[in-house]
Amino acid sequence: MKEAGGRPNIAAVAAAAGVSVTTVSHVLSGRKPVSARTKAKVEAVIEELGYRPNPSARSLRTARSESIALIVPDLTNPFYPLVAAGLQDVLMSSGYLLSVTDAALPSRALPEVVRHVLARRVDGIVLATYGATDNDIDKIRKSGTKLVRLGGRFRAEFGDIVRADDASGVHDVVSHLIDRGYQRIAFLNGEPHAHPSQIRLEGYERALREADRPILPDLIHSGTFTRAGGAEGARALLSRSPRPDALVCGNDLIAVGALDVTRQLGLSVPGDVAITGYDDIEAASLITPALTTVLNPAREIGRTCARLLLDRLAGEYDDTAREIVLAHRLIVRDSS
Amino acid sequence: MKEAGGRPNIAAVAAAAGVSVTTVSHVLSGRKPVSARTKAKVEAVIEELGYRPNPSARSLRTARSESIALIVPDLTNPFYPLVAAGLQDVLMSSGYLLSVTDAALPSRALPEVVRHVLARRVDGIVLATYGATDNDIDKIRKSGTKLVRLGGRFRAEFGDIVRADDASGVHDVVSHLIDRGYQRIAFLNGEPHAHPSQIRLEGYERALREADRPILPDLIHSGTFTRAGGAEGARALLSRSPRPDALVCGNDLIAVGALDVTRQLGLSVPGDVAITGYDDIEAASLITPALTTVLNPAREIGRTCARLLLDRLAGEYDDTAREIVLAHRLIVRDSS
DNA sequence: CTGAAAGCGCTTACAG
DNA sequence: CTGAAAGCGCTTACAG
Repeated sequence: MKEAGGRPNIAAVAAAAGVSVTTVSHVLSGRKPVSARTKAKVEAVIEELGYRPNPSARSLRTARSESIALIVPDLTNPFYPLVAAGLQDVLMSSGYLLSVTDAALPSRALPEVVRHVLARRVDGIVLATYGATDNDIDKIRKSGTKLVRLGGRFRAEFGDIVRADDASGVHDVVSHLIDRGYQRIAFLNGEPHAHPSQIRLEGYERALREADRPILPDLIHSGTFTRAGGAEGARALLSRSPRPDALVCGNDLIAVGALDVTRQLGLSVPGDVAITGYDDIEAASLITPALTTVLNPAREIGRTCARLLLDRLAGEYDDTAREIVLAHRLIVRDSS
Repeated sequence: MKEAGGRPNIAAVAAAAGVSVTTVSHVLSGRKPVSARTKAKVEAVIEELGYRPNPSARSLRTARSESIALIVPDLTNPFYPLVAAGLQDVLMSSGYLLSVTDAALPSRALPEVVRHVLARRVDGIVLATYGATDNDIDKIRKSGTKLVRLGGRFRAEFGDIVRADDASGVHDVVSHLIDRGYQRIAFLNGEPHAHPSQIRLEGYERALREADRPILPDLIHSGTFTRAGGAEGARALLSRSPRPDALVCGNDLIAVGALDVTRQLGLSVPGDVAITGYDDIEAASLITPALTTVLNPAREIGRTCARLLLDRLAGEYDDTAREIVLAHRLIVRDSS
């Protein structure tokens, strides 16, 4: 009735309490009436034996794993650990386990990561990677696993989305630069086909249009959402002539790379050229000059994702897809 | 034989292939001889049906969950996401799932987190938090869960350890400051009872002793391993008179907080006071002045932890505890 | 090389 | 309010 010298199982508890395993299970779940006396007795035995239900057995029966997977493009980007922390904030108290997978490493293609995670039969997935294709999303949806995405195109068949209003965020940065009198405002973006890139580009173009400024393809550069990508792009843009007097960067990492280049080139920021970021990672306030950027509420995004997932898992919401847009905030510092 | 409209189980595969479930299982595990012809047939059916073994059923039978938990004190400290990425580097290819839990939040006490993780019956735990008590460690060890710690006192009963040589790291920083002619070198530490604090303090004291310098309790301050802790400690230390001319900080976050304070106080770094960090997080090279620090090989630490765990889980190593010390490297930048 | 059968530890109709 | 029994989907001696 008890694993040899190991952990007690539900039968051991039942035996010690003089009841059936059914009754112990009812006490555990609280879903069926149990007399106060029996309940107390069972709980005492559970405490005494240090009994914990075996999660595999439970999962096998209920077809629920009580775990959620977060898939991120790059753990090295501090935005994503914050999202993870936000998920934990709400997940932990519900007993869910959070697994985190970095899909960025060479040889770790997203479809493979998705397969890996689905094979583990997690109950829900938070897909935080802009590299996801319709195919990846389709595979998750067809498996029946609940899905929340961090951004991406909103479509009923693709499930819930939580995102910040990136287009407006970039719009606000560009308007701010226009207000300050910058004339040749360039845009240094991340992966060109990634959805956040496209949406941030929209914000850039909208702000220029509103100010009756021309949109010059020559002043738009796409690369990757990394420091290296920023450096490379900044070198390209700053060699245009006439030189841009402001670089609006797709995220803070890109801006950091751009700052590296201005330093190498001996350009003063914001004197010769203004530089702005996006996300407001901690480094944004640490570097010199401190970076003008847009606060992307990573932790709150994580919390919201968890809530949406739990809603659906608990069956409290089972309707059409929802898109939740969280407010951004322009943060003006010294680089503009 | 098949879940209604759902995923195929091993019986469905067996039926479609015209063999027994035992044989399918043997093909899956590769641990028993199966004829080439049968094997090919079974594999074809698996492919066709898109069969994936149910991990809960497998775990229930084998008493193995194929998952590893990482417990960190603060996901916001970029050191830990890097450790997580290193773990993934080696874990993913072995089919293990990595869960990450932040034990730092208010109301998320470590004993509770440990209980939560043990209740999930993970196969191994990487305990990356300096807040662990002997009691926490004991509980993990007694549960039979494999454990690797990131630092801490090395004791046979407490299992494997992977760490950088922190004492030597701080020693090297202090020696470097002495070489540069700094006279009143203060130490701004993290949580006083945490093991990394103690060991880093040792390095500080050893370097002073070697240089025949006095160790002045007045110049040693303990707080927390955070930016806020650094600010508070720097305010205290910089108000001593005579004022210290160098602040050796227990980690980079503390150093960042100290830099905040020097800026407020109008002190020049390294002119009035040198400041050094520990870890070499990305921000260390971004801030101004760029931080002199010690490279703590986080990602490699993560990889090494994973290897030790897998060794033990595979039964390839089942002997006394091992302590693996990875080399650090002094990185001199502009703050000293 | 192949298969019948037991059993891992739960939950959940179902019966009383 | 309580319990006997089936069954979730695997793996693993054991027998042949």
